[in-house]
Amino acid sequence: MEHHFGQDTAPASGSFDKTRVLNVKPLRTLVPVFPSPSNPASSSNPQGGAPFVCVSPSGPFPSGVAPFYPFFISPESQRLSEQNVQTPTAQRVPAAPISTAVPINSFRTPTGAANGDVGSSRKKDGTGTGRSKRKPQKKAKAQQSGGSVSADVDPDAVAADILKSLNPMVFDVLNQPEGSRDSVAYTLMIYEVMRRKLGQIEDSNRAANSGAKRPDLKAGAIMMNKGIRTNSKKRIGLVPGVEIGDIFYFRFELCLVGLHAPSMAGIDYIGSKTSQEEEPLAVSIVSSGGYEDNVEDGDVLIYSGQGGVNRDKGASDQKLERGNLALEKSAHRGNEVRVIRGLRDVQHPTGKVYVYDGLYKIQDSWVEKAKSGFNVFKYKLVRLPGQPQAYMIWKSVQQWTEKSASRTGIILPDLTSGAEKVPVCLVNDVDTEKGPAHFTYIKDLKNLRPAAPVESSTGCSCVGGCQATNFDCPCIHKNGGYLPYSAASLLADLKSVIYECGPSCQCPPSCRNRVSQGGLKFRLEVYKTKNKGWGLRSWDAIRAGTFICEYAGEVINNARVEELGGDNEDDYIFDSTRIYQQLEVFPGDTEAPKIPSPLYISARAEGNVARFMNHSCSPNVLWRPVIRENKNESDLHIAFYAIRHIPPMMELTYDYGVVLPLKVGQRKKKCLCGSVKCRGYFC
DNA sequence: AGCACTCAGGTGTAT
DNA sequence: ACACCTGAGTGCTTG
Repeated sequence: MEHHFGQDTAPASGSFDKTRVLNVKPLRTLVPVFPSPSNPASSSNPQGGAPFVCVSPSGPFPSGVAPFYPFFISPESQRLSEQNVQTPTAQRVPAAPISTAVPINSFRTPTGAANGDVGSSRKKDGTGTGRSKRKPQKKAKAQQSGGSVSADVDPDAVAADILKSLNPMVFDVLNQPEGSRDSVAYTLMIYEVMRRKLGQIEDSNRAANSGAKRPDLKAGAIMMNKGIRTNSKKRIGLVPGVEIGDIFYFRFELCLVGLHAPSMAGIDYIGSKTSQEEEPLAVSIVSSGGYEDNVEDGDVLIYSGQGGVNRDKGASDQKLERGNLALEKSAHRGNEVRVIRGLRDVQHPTGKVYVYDGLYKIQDSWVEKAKSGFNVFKYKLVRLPGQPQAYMIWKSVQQWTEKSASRTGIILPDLTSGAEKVPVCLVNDVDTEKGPAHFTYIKDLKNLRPAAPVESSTGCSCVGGCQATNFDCPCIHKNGGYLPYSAASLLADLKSVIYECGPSCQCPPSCRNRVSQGGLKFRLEVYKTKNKGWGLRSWDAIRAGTFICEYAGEVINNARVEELGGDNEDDYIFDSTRIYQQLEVFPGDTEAPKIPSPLYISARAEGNVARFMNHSCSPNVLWRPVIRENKNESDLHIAFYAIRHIPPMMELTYDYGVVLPLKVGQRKKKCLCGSVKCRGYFC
């Protein structure tokens, strides 16, 4: 069986406007700072001149407020990018100062009264329905209390803050009539930031019964309201910037990137008015399990029409109108229809994941009786040949899981020899190499050396686990007033340091603030890539913001680094002092990582899966320092988190960064990441 | 042509 | 169980 998994290329390749991406994002300084919980942003260094202060080419950045990370670019590179952009239309707005760039579309009501309050008008309760012009405002919003950190934060103010911090370049990209990989990435990223931030606020406000109950909807509404979206014009066929195999965790994400406009309905179509056509045509469908679809086959989908279900009136016959009519017309017309398949997410049993499975055509349609006894329209959609695998990858993984098919090329079923809770298999289906050079698998850091003492603390006393509503929890305080992780254990926003609970805390191991301590959760595999040696990927999809693993190995000092890096050319060193390039795709990445003192980890002789992660200039994983509370010693770890949603079997990569200046004997390595934004080398 | 209003359409999360 | 938000469609108003 041929495998097409892991093409060893970044997802980005191919469909790019290369003129657009020439500009290089600035490197970021990694200034070592001894964080003090009271003033974590301070860059004053009590140790005095650290030996490795690096200066960013685009700096100097003022200490304190870091530029909103993913978007800050230097004026130079911005100008560059503008020269290089081929502007297709004359109406492109010039780059404007941030404040004026923000509102793309009109705000309906700047006070925030309008957003979200409009809906749900059709309660069939008869009491004063429809008549009143203004719906009653549900939220008595109290946004004035300026002092406290987390109580009564107005969602719209939060959104405005986030938007204000974006680089105008982002809006420039979003304003392009055609979507691009960048515009899609930015849109999803902003949505992610907004959703997580609103969720975080809601979380800590739950007692006060305020905040957005559905952060996904709230964030979506704000985005729509302000026009932060891409590909807003409906189209038949492929959507620029969205690639087959891309995955989504919210219906609003599909909407915002132009893949499927309705926030709920499963059928999207171009109406007879909006297009020049005189009949409606279907453009995309979502098969999400709400109807009795047949999804057994990877290339054929039997899809049910919409309607016929009504909460109040019960089941009824479906009618040939709206989406159903559009599908019918499309069947005759033979136009391509995008298919998004919704699946239960194994990692989050409560949620769903949506897989963009590319283009299909409707081959047949008929009416049949559903289990309810009423008529339902059925449509047979057949996948167009020659498209990359998407849904099929999920099916394969499922088969491997159920053992109804076996993974080919397995060399070792578990290279951790049971050290991890989840087996990590070693696979080679490209050549005959029998495995990477010998090493010992360890889960943790060795020779953990006490880092600089932090403020004396005995840890928290949250016996039942830290709660977002507990404003007295010292661990929450250290993180700036919020738990760093969402209820779904996603990184809520990206701080320079993450303070987790540790040995001296009284909370249980299940505490929400111990996310990086739970070990591996995903079924990873170490596999032979086509041209980059061994790499790492996951059988499971990984949602943006999820903790993946830490970097295990032996903590070594600078002298040893030089020793190893010199002659021996140690490829397995994690070096926290490197400068790394701006990632342009991370939600809420407001601060660069800061480490109390330089940290070097060698994973050559001993290490975990992280040692197999290759470099990419367009990575899908990033690292953050995590400090675990441990009396007066800070227990420092390096944790890896997903930058974006990562589909199964896609290689996991992070940015190795660059060493400036190059150490003696160190040479640059040619980068093979294949990204259009490739720097050409890494260290 | 432009706007106000209604209604279909399910989803995500908590209980 | 519960709280929602967009877009199509319809009908009325206005230039």
